[in-house]
Amino acid sequence: MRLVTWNVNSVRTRIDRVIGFLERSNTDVLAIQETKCRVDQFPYAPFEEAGYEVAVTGLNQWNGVALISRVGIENVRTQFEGQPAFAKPDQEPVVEPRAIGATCGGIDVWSLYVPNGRSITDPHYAYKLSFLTALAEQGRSRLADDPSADIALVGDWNVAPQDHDVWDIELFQDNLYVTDGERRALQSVVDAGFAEVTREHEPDQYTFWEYQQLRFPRNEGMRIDFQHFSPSLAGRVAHASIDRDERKGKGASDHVPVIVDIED
DNA sequence: ATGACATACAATGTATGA
Repeated sequence: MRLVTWNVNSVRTRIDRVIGFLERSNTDVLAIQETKCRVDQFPYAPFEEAGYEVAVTGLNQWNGVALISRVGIENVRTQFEGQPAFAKPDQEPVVEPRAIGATCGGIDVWSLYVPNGRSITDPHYAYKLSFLTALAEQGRSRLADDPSADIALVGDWNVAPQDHDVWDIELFQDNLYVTDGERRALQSVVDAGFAEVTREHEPDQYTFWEYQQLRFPRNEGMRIDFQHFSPSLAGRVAHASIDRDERKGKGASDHVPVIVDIED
């Protein structure tokens, strides 16, 4: 089975590129992030015409995640247990649409969009850490209940775990994406039993390049999109790759697909 | 060329992102 995660930066603007990728990539399950639309605005028809089923969550123009599957999509959950809410000043806390899970081809697949954090002093930074640690806690609990569970936590993690995951670590020193706090929070997911499975097959590839300042042609990017698998599922990984070509040309997302092939 | 921010919503600018 081929499982792909991709921050598409608006599914409505990018629909032709997303369908084109699906049709040539032999993808079975596609987890997308930053769909940037409400559920009622989601372009279901092109996916269904291509032979896929769709599960979506989205409240407004921000965030939004979805699962696209041609191997079934059951037991859909639009947030994970313990997923933190965020409260804007003088407003009720909202559990933002940043996680959707479903059973696809026997695997519990989660499409995740970890909060960016904005800056280290912003309330969104603490929100980012709590999102990651709550996810780790929930994952740990799931594996305690069933150590052989097949669970895939995939998406845009907005953390660069290693120094070479950004193009110039000097420039990023003590900046968002590379702080000890963010790296520890992401590591808590790994420590809960979820190994990152793409790096060993693609050791030196970014997944994101800013639109500005010729970042892509200069290959000044970041590696922030990952797939974390439970132990039994990690043992079935045959290969992984990053489709750098998807960043090329007019109308590209700023992220590219991160692809994992899983043995049956 | 792989190429010089982009998106949504509202409005002719604002919020957000990485």
